[in-house]
Amino acid sequence: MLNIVENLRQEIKKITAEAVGRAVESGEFAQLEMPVINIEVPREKGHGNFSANIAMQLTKQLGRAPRQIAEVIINKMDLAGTYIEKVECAGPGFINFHLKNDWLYDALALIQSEREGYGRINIGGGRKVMVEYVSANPTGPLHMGNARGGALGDCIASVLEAAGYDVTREFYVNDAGNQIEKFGISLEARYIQLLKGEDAIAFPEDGYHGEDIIDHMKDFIAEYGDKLLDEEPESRRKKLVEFALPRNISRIKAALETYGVKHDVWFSEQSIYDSGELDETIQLLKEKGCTVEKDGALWIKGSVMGVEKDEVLIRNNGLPTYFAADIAYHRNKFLKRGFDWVINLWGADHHGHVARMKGALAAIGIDPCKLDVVLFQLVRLYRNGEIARMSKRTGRTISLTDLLEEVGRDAARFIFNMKASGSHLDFDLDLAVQQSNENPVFYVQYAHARINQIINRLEQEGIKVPEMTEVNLSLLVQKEELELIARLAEYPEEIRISAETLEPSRLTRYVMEVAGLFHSFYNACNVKDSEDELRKARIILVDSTRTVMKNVLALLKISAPDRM
RNA sequence: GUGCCCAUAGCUCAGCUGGAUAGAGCAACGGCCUUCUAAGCCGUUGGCCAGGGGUUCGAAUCCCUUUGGGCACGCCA
Repeated sequence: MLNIVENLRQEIKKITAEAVGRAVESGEFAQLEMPVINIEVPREKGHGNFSANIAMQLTKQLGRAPRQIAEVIINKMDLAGTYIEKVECAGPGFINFHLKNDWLYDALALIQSEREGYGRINIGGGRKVMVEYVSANPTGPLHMGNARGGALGDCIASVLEAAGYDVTREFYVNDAGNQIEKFGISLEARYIQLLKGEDAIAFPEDGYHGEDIIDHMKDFIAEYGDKLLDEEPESRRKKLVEFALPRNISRIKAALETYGVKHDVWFSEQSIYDSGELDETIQLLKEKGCTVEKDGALWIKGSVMGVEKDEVLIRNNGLPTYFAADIAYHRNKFLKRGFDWVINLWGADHHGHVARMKGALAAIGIDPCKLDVVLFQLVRLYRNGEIARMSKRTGRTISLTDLLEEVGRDAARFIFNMKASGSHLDFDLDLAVQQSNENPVFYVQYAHARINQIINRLEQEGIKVPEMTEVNLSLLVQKEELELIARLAEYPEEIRISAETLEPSRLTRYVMEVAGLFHSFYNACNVKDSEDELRKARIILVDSTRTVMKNVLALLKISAPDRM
C-alpha cells in the first residue's frame, strides 16, 4: 500500500515549501504568492533523483535571477532525518536532490514484506467504478476490435483495482432493438433457403451475411427440422433468435474466458425496456423540456446536450433508438446502481457518440465528468508482411478465437496492451509466435524464467532466500544493481500513473524495462559465485525482481513461466 | 463541408500535468558463452519532433494555421 516514490516527492515538496517560507520570514525574499511546487524525476541521471523548478517560477515575482533564488532556498532547507544526501543548484536554476542509496534498500525491504501486494496503492479509496468493455454485438463472433477492447478494458479494470478502486467489469448485451430484428430476418432467410433452396427467398441486402448464420440454421434443422416453415413469420423469427442468440452469447463468453476476460455483470439491453427504465428516462427528458416532436418522431434537443444536432429517441414507428436505451442504461449505472465513475471502452468509430452521451447525462442531471470514454483505434493484422483478413483455418474473417488459436493468450494480451489506446495498432501474427528477442512477450517471460532458475539452482544447493534481518543490502552498489532497484521502486508509481491516465500500456513497457535491467544485471553481476554476504543481498534483489515481474504479469493476466 | 483522432530515428513506438544534451525496441555494423538459461549482454551508426506563426525564463508537449493520413457525421448500433 506504500508508494515510496510518491512519499519522497511529497517530502521534498514540503521541505522546499518550508525553505521558501523561511526565506520570506527572514526577509531574504519579499512577500510572495507560493506557486504550485513541481517535483519531477529528471531524465538525466547526473541531475539527481528529483528536481524542483520553483526558482524559475519565482523569477518574475522576486525580480531576481533563478540561480540566485535557488541558492537562497537551498540554504534554508532542513534535511535532517531525510534520505537526501545533497541538494544543488544546476542548469538555468533547477534545484536537484540527490538521495542516499538507503531509499533503494528500503524499497527492497518493502517489496520483500508486501510480496504479491507490492504495487497496490490506494488512490481509489474504495470508490465504485464500472468498466464496461467488449459489449460486442451478440449477433456474431468477436472480431479484432473486440479483442483489443477486451484486453485493454480488462487491464484498465485490473489497474484500477490495484489503485484501490472497487471495480465492476460489465458487458452490455445488445439483445434488443434493430440488430436483433435484422438477426431474426437473416436467420429466417437462411432457414428457408436451407430447406427450400436458395431461390425460395431473397436474402436481405442489409442482413448478416456471415457463414455463422447458416451454421446456426443447419444445427437448428438438425434438431428441429422444418417445423417452423408454416409458422407466422414474426413468431418464427422470435423462435429462431431464441435459438441462436444464447448460442452466440455462450460462445462469446467461452472465447472471452480463454482470453482471460471475465465480466462480473452481463447487462441486458432488453432489461432496460422490461424494467420500464427506458420509459421513465424518456418521461424525465420530456418533463425537463429536453425533447421536441417533429416528423412523427421524438427527438432530444441538441441544445440541451451541447451538440449541433437533435437526435431521435423514438422513431416514427414507435420504437426507441439505441441512443434512447443507452441514456436509460447510463442512468441505471449512476442512479440505480450508484457508481461514482463509469469508464466505457468504445472503438474509435464511435467517437461521434461521446459528446451527445455526455450531453444527455447532463440533461438528466448526472455530472458528465463521471463518465470517461476510452476510444481505441482499430487493429490491422499482418501475416507475411501483408494485411491478413482471413483465418487460415476457417477461411473466414479472423475472430478472437482464431487469434487465440494462432498466437495464444499471452501474446494477444501483451501486444494489445503495448501501445496507447489512441494509436493505431499493427498486430504482426508471425512476430507474436516467434521465439526470439524480437518478440517482447518472450523477452519478458524469459527474464522471469531465468530468475526462477537462479533461485531454484541455489535452493538445490541448500541456499535459501535469506531473511531480511540477516542481509546487508548496502553491499549492492554496482550501477546495474542500483538501476534495477530504482526501477523496481517505481512500480507503485507506475500503477498510479496508469490508473490516472487509463493506460495499461505503461505497464507492458515497464515490465519490459525491468526485464532489460535484470538481464543487464545478470550479465554484470554473478549471484551464485559471489562472496557469502554479497550473495545474500543479490538473492534478495533477484527475488524482489521476480516478485515485481510476477505482479505485473499477474495484473495483465499473462503467464510468468518458471522455466522456458 | 463540419467535427474528432493522429504525424517523433530506416521500421514500430515512448516521452506523465511545458523543463536541462529528445528516448526505447527492431533493423544495420562490431564484440561477449570451459562460469547462475546466448530466447541474453555490451558497443557503434542513425532525428530541422510534418511546415509556419504565437504564448514564456523555457515548447516535441499549450494556442493558431497549413499540409498529409484515419474516422465520424443515419428515424444504424
